[in-house]
Amino acid sequence: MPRITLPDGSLRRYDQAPSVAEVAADIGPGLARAALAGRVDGRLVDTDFRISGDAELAIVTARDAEGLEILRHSTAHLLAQAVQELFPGAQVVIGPVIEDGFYYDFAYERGFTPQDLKRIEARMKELARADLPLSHETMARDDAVEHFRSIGERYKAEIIAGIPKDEPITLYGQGGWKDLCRGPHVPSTGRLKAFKLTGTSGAFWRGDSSNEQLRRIYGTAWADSKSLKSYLKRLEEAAKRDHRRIGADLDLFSIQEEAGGGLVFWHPKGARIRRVIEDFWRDRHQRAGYELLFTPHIALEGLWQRSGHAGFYRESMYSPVEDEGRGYQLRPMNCPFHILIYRDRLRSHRELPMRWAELGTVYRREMSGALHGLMRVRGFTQDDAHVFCAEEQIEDEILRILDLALEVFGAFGFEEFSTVLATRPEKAAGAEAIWERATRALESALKRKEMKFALDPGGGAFYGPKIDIKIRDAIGRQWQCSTVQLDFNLPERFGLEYVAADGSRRRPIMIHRALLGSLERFFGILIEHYAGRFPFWLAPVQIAALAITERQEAYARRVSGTLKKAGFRVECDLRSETIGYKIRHHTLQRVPCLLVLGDREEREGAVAVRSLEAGDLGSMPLDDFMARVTAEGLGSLQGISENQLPGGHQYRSKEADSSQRRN
RNA sequence: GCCGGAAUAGCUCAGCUGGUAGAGCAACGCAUUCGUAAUGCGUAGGUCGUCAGUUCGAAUCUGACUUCCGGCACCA
Repeated sequence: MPRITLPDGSLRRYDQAPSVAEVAADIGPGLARAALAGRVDGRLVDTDFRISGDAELAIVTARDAEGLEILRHSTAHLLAQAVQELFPGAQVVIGPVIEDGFYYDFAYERGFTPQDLKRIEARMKELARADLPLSHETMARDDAVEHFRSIGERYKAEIIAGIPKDEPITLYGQGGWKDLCRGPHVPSTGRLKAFKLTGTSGAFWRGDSSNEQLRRIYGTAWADSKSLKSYLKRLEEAAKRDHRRIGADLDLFSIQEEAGGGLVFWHPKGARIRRVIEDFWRDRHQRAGYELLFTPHIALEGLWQRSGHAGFYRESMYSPVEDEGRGYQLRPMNCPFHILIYRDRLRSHRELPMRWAELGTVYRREMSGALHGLMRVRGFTQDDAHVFCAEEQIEDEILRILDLALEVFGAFGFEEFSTVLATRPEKAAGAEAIWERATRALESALKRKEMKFALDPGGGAFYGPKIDIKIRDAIGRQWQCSTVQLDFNLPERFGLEYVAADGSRRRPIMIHRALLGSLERFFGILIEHYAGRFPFWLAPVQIAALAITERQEAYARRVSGTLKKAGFRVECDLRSETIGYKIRHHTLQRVPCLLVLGDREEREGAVAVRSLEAGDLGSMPLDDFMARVTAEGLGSLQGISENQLPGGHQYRSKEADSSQRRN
């Protein structure tokens, strides 16, 4: 007499063990149709599972996250079935659920083409329409291995052979086709209504590039076609933010085939943004107690041998350039240079901590297939810094770095982070005790900052533990930017010392840290985060002055001249075009603030303001406009609100000063 | 680097099975002088990614290379 408790607390009694499907049908026909699986006492089961004793039961539908996963998993099976029907000889490998979809790997003599994909998808639709019931059976492990081996599925056989002996092996199948699977699955293929194959790829067996290449097919599956459509829409929207697209449209940067892949050309408008970022960055670093350095881009090979890079980092380094019998190495990192400055003379404990920062351009060999817009390049500028400190200073220094990181990210509109603390790996430099103490210092700093973090045990570099910070952008994607790494190794290799209070020589700890990561990559992230609609303080063109007719040419020049003198980045549009055309043009260029200048404005010494975000804001005297965009934050102008930086510092007006000095 | 795809004007793309290039937008010129997301007309712009090959003839077919795109692997 099983008593079944449902999630709402209600109780149902049965004379004999009912299946999940039967209970669902008892509750209602709608639920029966929607039931994909059951959760019995916390365990996911198929709908034909019989509940023999008292239990808690939840009917799993596509509205549950796990229901959606089951749906996707079953769709992956459907894909495998279709592929094996259409391409005899294709072996199945694995077909897991991933974010928003699934993939299935096959071993096949050739890759699948987009045309193949169409055929496969069509076959999948047929199989779904046929509403084939899914069945499952349990097999002894050795029998299962034998079964798959006998039908030529060598990868499956190998996978099963790797499953612990005592675990039962289940096979799921439909329409005469079978696959190894833990389950559960949807009751019949008719439940699979909204799916689409999205792409193909090569993939390596067991994820190792020295292994055989497999053929992967990606797909997505949803509870209904509406969700599928909205997912595809979401992809489209994300594609519109693509920094490569926007970078070209707004004339921000390019990659030149003639120069080689992975090398970034910053066009004037991109360079303006970079300059604002850099100026801001320098300013905040100086305030935070950093000294700013410049160091060379190449150095003798011997330096890289001493630092160890010539060994463990060789793969990523360009070959040295020979001159007068000596080899010069293009730098892939900045740290050895900062170390040389440290070691240039004897240091006292009174000088510590020393915080040295540099916007250091480095070059790394990246495999051609890895290059991607600004996100993965071969030459890039790190916002690098090295802090040399005593062991007991670590915690405070980490805290200061975290403070600075959050401040800087906040200014760019990033408020959400995910943080990982990575600890000692198997093979590590430095005594265990110091690792222990240093890791505790990192942890304590994170706690004092009240930053949530995940632990990655053994994930640290061999030379020290680290904290990685990922930022979350406007559409929820995460980007790895900051890394804060302790280093017990380089101070050792270079024999760094300082004179302690008691006169003894001691070894400093080194902290490597980058906040934005690389300027190129961060710029790419910024473009996508803002979809090219940069806040006022970053916009390459902040204000466009648009003359309605040629009569206002002199006035438009005067207005833009005044604004330029005040430090704004202004463009003056005197073309013989309609005002509608100019507005459209500068709107598409994402200029945050447009000034429409006609006879009326000229007569009154006024400007008609139109903001990118809020549209027409009406006319106001130029002086008022200037006061409102310069003084108490541009936020007093409705719709232009992102120009004031956190912390009450008005960065733009500082920039105005420096631009006046430049004049 | 690996798998698959792509490369035609600054951009987006057309160009059927081989007969030596076309549109829209952008640019430039002229006309127009206009009030909040596209005024009209005209001009110019291409060794069809590069190099070989097949062919009487190649943007079109073949191969190699380069670059880019989607992934894998790498990176963090």
